[in-house]
This record gives sequence, C-alpha cells and structure tokens, in this order.
Amino acid sequence: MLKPLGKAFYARDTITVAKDLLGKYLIKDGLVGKIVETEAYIGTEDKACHGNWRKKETCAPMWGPAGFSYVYFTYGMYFMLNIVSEKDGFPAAVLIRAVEPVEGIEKMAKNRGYKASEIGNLKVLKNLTSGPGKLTQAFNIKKADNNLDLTKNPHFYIAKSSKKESFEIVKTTRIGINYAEEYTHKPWRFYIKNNPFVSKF
DNA sequence: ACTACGATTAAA
DNA sequence: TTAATCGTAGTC
Repeated sequence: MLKPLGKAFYARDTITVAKDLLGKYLIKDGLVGKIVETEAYIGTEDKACHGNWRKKETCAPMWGPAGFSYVYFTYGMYFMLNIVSEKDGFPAAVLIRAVEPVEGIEKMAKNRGYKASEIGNLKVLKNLTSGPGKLTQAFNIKKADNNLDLTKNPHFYIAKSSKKESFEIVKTTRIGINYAEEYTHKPWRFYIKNNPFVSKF
C-alpha cells in the first residue's frame, strides 16, 4: 500500500499544493486514479472561493486544518471533491477536477452507470472520471465523505507515485465561476498537458 | 413559504 | 442550448 501524503504536504501555499497534486494518486476503497487536473480556491479575497461567500458552517472544512476533505453538493445532482490547504483558520482548498483511472475500473464504470460489456470502449473509459462531478460518481464520493482527515484515513487518501514521472503543467483560468468578477480570470487551474482525462471546457 | 441559482453533465 | 434537480440563502 502506498503511504498517504502527510499534513505538511497540504499545509502550504494553495497554488503550490494544486500544482504538486498533479500526478499524485487518489485512493478510495481500493479505487485508484491519477490526478490530472486541479483548481486553487484561496481565502476571503477570492470571490470564487466558498470561504468567501458561503456561510462558514456550510464550508467549515475549508476553515479547518490542511489535509481534510471538503465535499459539497451542487446543481442538485453532483458532488465536488476538494482538499483543504494552508493553515488552520485560513479558508483555502484545491478542487480535484479530473483523474485518470488506474485501478478498479470495473467498479468505477458500474458507479457511473455503465454495463460491464461497455468497459472495453475507449470513449466510455475516457468518460469515467474526466470531470469533477464524474470522478466523485466513479469513486462513490458523497456527503458522508466530507470533512475527513485524508492524512490519517486508510480508505481515503492521496499518495505519491512510486516511480518518477515527468510531465508538462498547463496553467489557465478556472471554470464555471463567471460570477467571481476580477477573480474569474486568475490562472489558478492546472492540468497535465496532453492527458486525455482532463475535462473539456 | 417562496424563489433563485450554482466550482456540472448529458443529450439534442 | 438546455433541462435535470436540490441544498442553501435571501426575501416575503
């Protein structure tokens, strides 16, 4: 079993954490996916950050210590997965927008509503986890997974790759936050260049 | 109680 | 381009 990343990894500048999470492995109940796309949401100035405009109680994990999950429900049907960063008392988190399926693909496909016979289809494979709402469905992440300590939980954590891997990081603007005024165009979205599992926009 | 809307997705 | 769908928050 791969070792979970510790609190020190998350308790850093949010942009650094967002970039550093690319290529790491998201692991939950035996399902494994490589993180290929993230976004940073930082503090009370950032108008897109929930810590700024949602009530403190509804995004409480964001205000807590680093390394905790912040899962919330939106659009009436989808969950979003974030990892809390920076120090206790400062609201910031990294949104996991897309992963590449590594292990447990059959189960992911089943969670996404596909039949076993469809797993060989390349289009189906690429559609399993290539978006924030899709990957939470594939990994069966829901409200019960909110506010868990990912540095201590043996069933839900993020780990480093055992082998070294080099890739190019693309930096661009975040998605779906046109209401955030001057913060709409901050280049706080990061993804692995040429990876087919990055969400489309 | 009533209403508006969102860090999305899939189908048309 | 748009409907699906519901928790949260603001207003009546």
